[in-house]
Amino acid sequence: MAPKWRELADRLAERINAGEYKPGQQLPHIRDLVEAGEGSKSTVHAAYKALEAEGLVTSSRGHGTVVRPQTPIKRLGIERYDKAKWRDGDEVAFIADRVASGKAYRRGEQTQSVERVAAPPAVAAAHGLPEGAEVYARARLVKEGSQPTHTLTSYYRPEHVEGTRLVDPTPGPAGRGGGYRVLYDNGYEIDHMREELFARVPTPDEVKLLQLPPGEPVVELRRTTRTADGTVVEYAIGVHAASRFAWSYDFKVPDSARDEERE
Amino acid sequence: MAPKWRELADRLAERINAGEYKPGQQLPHIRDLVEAGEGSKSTVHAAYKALEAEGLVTSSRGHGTVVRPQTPIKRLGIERYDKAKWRDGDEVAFIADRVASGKAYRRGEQTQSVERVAAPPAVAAAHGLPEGAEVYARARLVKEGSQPTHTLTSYYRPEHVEGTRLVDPTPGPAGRGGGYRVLYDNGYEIDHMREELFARVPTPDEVKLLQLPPGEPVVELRRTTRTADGTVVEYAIGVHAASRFAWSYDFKVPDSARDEERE
DNA sequence: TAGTGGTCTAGACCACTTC
DNA sequence: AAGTGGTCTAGACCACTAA
Repeated sequence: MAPKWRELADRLAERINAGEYKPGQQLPHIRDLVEAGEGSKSTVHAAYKALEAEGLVTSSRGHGTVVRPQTPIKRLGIERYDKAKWRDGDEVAFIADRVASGKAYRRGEQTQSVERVAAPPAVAAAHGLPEGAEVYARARLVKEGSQPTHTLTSYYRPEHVEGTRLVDPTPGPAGRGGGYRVLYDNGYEIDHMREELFARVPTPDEVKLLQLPPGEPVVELRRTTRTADGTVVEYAIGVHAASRFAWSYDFKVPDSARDEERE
Repeated sequence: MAPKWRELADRLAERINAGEYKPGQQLPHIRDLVEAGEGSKSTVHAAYKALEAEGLVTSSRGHGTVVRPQTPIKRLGIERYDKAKWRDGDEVAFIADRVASGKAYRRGEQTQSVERVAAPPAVAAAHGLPEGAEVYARARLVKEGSQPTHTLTSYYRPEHVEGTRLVDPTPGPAGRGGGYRVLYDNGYEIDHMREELFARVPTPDEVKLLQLPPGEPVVELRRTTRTADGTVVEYAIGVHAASRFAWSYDFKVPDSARDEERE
């Protein structure tokens, strides 16, 4: 038999999914459910904690427990990297990560820091550097309004960015066109990319930094960006609040028996 | 100040990450920590539950609490759809989902059921059908050994698959070459695809079906497969245990100012 | 049978918000 | 001050595993 708290949680979840409790609406107070014979305070609390971990509700002291309203999902396709946007346009930076939402950039929606660090193993491997070699790490925390949505840390080889705006630790965007424009102006035009993604539970640090509600997973994205000759000019690691994003990729079905060498 | 159970959990997490407790190794028993003055049984239990939700440990009655060994990750790239594999080869089915692991197919590693159902909204939209139209749903539960790794449900338009092996509800794979081979033999050669992915917390049903450890997220993948003329021949929804997979996509940086029409 | 983690209670007290 | 959820305790008892 399922535990008492699990049964209570399932009953409440059912009523939430049935629309009986609407997003933003209050659920019964813990003490009321105790009085209604659903169990002791700890038992009811356990049920609410489970619902919270399942992403259905949010509890807060003083306020109560409300049904979690679902945030609109931002769909990320490769068109966000369109050269026209950062090469020819006048758009401010972070286009790649923000243009999909159709929202304009606002000051304060991103913090940035640039540091020279010893390359972590994955970074060194991507750039073809010995472990511990020095690279520039440009870390951003991107927000939507006051709510953080993801972090993004780009790693560059010093010889690719030394002396550019990218390593000038001025707060704010990297300027017109963003990071790829800076690389372009410096003689490195990006040409092809690889994105690798996987989901996992956030670390406690990430929970704090991204202000994640309990139970929300993160998606980690690792992006390798190369020039036409195959040189890696950027390796970036992003950590995204899972409930805010979806990724989309279009491709042709490969045919190794007939394809010519890919360019 | 952080709660007592959080502090205990953080201390233990630190020791796990430092390698002081190795994967598979037992953590101190709850009662021992109670005796050591870490708090009451409930408090220590709360700490262990947090560690479990964070994916660090696994607790089980009678056994104890051990550091969770990390399962090897299967990397999924688009080469798993290579036409040569299912068109020319002799490989058994499910290649697309299994070949990446380098492991051979074994009987009993997949269950299958085929049903004629009313199309759910997303399915109807993908196939360009009115909502509630009938489609074939071919549902698989894929396992690695005895452990389920993901579900995959493909939806087909009846006129594309009627009379083929695909809708023959024989248990086991769809036969030599799998589903795409059947469509190919029936005159529908797949040509291009779209994959959309996002992560979320599993439903209680999915936890049971996939035997997910507490706190493990899932990645939902929605795949639209088209023939060269753009006809959708398959729309599939997969639910993957997050800790077992990573997805990888290679693409050229788009350039809307210069690209010709894409083929 | 002994030992493990899991559930549950009753009640005290804490942290935070609103009035 | 009153009301919310969150923490913590001490102890009883349950479910499961191993010897």
